[in-house]
Amino acid sequence: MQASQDIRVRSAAPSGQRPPSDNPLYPKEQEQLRRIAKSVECKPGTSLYSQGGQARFVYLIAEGIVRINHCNEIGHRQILAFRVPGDFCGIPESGHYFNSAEAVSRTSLYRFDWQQMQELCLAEPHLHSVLLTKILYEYRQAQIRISVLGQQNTGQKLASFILDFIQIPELFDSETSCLTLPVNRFDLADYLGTAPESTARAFAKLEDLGLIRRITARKIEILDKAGLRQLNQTPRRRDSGQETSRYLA
Amino acid sequence: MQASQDIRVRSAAPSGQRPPSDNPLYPKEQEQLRRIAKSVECKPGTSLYSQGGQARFVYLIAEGIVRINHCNEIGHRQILAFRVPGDFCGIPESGHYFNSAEAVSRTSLYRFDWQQMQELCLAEPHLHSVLLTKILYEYRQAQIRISVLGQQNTGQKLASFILDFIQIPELFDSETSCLTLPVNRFDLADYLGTAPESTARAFAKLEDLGLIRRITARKIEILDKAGLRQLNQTPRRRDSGQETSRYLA
DNA sequence: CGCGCCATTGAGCGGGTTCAACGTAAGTGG
DNA sequence: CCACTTACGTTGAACCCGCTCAATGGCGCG
Repeated sequence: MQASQDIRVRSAAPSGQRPPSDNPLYPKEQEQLRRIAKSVECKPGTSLYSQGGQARFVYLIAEGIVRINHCNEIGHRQILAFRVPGDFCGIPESGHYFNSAEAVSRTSLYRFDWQQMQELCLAEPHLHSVLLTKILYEYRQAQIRISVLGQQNTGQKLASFILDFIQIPELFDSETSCLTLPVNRFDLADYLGTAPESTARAFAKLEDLGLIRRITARKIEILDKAGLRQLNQTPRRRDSGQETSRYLA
Repeated sequence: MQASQDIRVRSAAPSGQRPPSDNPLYPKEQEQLRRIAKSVECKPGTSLYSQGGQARFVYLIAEGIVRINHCNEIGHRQILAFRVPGDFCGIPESGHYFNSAEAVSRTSLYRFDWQQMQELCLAEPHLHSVLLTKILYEYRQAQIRISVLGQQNTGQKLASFILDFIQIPELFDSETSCLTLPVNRFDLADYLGTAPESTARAFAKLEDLGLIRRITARKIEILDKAGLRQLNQTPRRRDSGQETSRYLA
C-alpha cells in the first residue's frame, strides 16, 4: 500500500525551460509523504478524475504520461498539457476538479488526500515551498503555451511540440533520434488548437523541409533539431511594434 | 515608506471563474507583510520589471491595471494577462523575471523583497497557503486562456475578453453598462493573438450583431451580455469527438 | 488649429478548416 | 492464417476566416 521508491518531484523538463531550481525533498519529508501516499497503477485510457467532480485526491506521477483536458461549456475539448513523472495534477478548485486527467500510457502514481497534504504542508514549511515551486513551474509552462497558441502557425506549433517532447526521456530515444508520440492526431490537434488534418499537413511540411521523417504515424525521426528551432524564429504575423509605446489611462 | 491601507489579496475576479475561496490574511500577517512592504506609485506606461532581468522584488497590486508581457526569442510579444488589484506579479524563476510588466493605468503597488517574502512564508504557514492559493488561481486563469486561444475564433475571443473585463469594477460602469478598455487595439490584438485589423473587424461584427456599441474606440457599451456568452457556445471547428476514445501506449 | 497616432475599412491573398475519399495499420473472428 | 472490420492517417479540393498592405477617417494632443 505504501510507496516504496523515492518520491521525486519532477525529473524531465519540457517546454524549453530549465528545470525548476533544485529544491529536493528532505528524507524526513519523503517519509511523511510516503505515509499519506497510496500507490495507484493505471492502464492507458484510464480516467484519473473528471472536470467538475468532487475533488479529494491529488496525484504525483511516478511513471508514465498523463493528459490534462479542459472542456468549455459546450464540451469542446482543449488538451492543456501532458504531465510527466515528477509532475503533480488534480489540485482542486474549491472542492472540485478544474480539469480532467487521463493516463496516456501505462502509468503509476502516488495518490494523496489533498486535505492531508495541506495539513502536512502547514506543518512542514519546506515541503510547502517545494509544492509552491512546483506549481510556479507549471504555471510558467502554461504561459509559454499561451505564447505558442497566440503567435505561432500550425507548423511552428508542431515544431514547438516536438522540441518539448524530445526532452522527455520516456519518449525520445536519443540513440536513434526517434520520438514516440504519446497520442493520436486527434489529441495532438486538440493540444495544438487545430484540426487533425492540419496536423497531418504540418507533419508533411516538416518532412518536406527535411526536419523530420515519419517512420510510422506515432514514430518520428528527428533529422534537424536546429532547423526546428529556427522555424520558430519566423514571425507568423507582422509585428505590431508596440514595444515602447505609451499608454493612456 | 509603509503601506497604510489593508493589504488585500484580490478583489475582482475576471475569467468567468469564481474568486478564490475566501482565505483572507490574518491581522497579524497583515502587520508582518506591511513591515516588509514598500508602497510604489506608477504612471501609465511605466515598466515594473523586464523579462530576463535580475529579479529581486514581487509586487502586489493595490490599485490600477498591470499588463504582463512575454516575448519569445525574436521579440514577438504576447500579452499573457492583465492584472488587477489583489493580484501578485513578478515572482522570479531562478533569480530572473520570466515576463515583463507595465502599468497600464495609474497604479499603486506594494513591493516586497522576494527573499523576505519567502522567509516570512516559512515562518507563517497560513500566509504561505494564501500565496499558494493565489498562484493556483492565476494558474487556472492561464489554463482558461489556453482554451480560449486554442478553440475560439476572433469574434469569440473578443467576446471572452469583454465578458472577463466587465467583471473588473475599475473598468465597467454597470450604471451605463459601459466598459472602458484599458489598452489600444495593438495591445488587444497581442492579447487575443490576432492582428489589430482583425480586432477592429471583430468589434464591427459584435456591433452588427447588436451585442455592443462602440462609443469611442476605448469606450464600449454592452448591449447584450447573454448574447456575448451565447456566441461562445458555437464551435469554431468541427468537434474531433474523441471524448471517450481509448488510447494505446 | 494642425499634426500625428490610432482606428477603421477595403481588397487581395494565403493558411486553415471542412467535407470527402482513399490508404493503412491493428484487432477480431471465422 | 486470412478476410473482415474498424479506427486512424493522409491527401485532395473548395471555401472562408484572418493576415497583410494600403488608404482614409477620427480623436487627442501639442
